[in-house]
Amino acid sequence: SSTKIFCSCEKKKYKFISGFVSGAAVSTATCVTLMQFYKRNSSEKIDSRNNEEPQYEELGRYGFPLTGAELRYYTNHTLSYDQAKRIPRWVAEHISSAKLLGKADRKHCKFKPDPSVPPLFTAVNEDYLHSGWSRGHMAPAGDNKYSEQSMAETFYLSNIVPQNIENNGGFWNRLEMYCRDLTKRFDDVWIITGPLVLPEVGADGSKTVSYKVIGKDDVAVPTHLYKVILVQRKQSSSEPLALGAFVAPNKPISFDHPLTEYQVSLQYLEKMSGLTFFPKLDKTQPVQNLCDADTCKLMDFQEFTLYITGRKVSSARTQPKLEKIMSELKESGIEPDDYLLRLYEEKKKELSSKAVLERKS
DNA sequence: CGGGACAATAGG
DNA sequence: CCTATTGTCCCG
Repeated sequence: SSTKIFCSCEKKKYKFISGFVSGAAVSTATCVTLMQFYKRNSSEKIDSRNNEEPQYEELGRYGFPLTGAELRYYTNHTLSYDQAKRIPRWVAEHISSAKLLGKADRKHCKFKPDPSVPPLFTAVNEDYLHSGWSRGHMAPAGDNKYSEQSMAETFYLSNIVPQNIENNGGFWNRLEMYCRDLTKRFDDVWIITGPLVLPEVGADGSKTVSYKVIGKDDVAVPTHLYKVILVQRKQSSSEPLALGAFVAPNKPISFDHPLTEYQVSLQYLEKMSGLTFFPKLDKTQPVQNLCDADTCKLMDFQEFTLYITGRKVSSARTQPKLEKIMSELKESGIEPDDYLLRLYEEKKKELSSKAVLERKS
């Protein structure tokens, strides 16, 4: 019922972690406007009658159409499903530093139809196989290292959308890593992720919404993906919350595109998605732009390559494979840092002792 | 013989 | 970390 607009455009000085450099000169003068509309749809039922009128019970005698869009709760994420598109509308999660440490391994997980989604409306693995599109997590597996159970649930296809594989393992992957990195500086991080189909303008200026569908179930391929990130420094802190909304195209995005290039106002995203994010957030309190309160800087090519190489070193099965991984790193002109060298030495020791055992048998 | 389950391999 | 593809074994 309020149309007041709250901004937090004041430029405050914040200490930046050393190593993060000035390249992230954010020029976004965007204010995070949380509400600029007449009324919120806070309830599933809305009675638009202005005065008392008799009930027309026969109208609803056989029930009204169901959407299947109700909340679906899982161990560490919650989502609303789109039965027509066979993909989620949005997926919400909360992460903290504690949830990111653990031994849960995606090697023990399998993509599968969500057993709670009616077969008529679910996607299946065959829809994605050989489709040219990868199965992209909305709530990432990597956010669930603390729990085999919660990680397994993120592999339900209710949490998956057809995603360009290069985007999935590249830009979007780095965005997810940035979200996890936020838990080092903020106690609580809430993330809403989902697909979007945005209109495109034709040569004559007219606009069209269209999207591909894949598989026998016609699973919708989103043109874009969005992420809304809300962070809180400490439970008991007077510091304002910080929020960032991002929309990126579902296609390869190279390293020379900074995250800030894809930042949008929350209002724009709400308009295009039809969703109202964080409806219980106190509108009388100011909210900072995440990219002012934090870096909004993704890993660059070198940082990313070193990280990926580290993961490959840790999972190497044989000595020749281990050497191949390291030589290919050198080939790309990147020098291993101390951390990677430590992983390499560790793995080398492990594999040589393993080789001795195999020689004995 | 073909599909399912699982391990191993490959690539950014 | 994010995935896909290929090979192998088993079974109805």
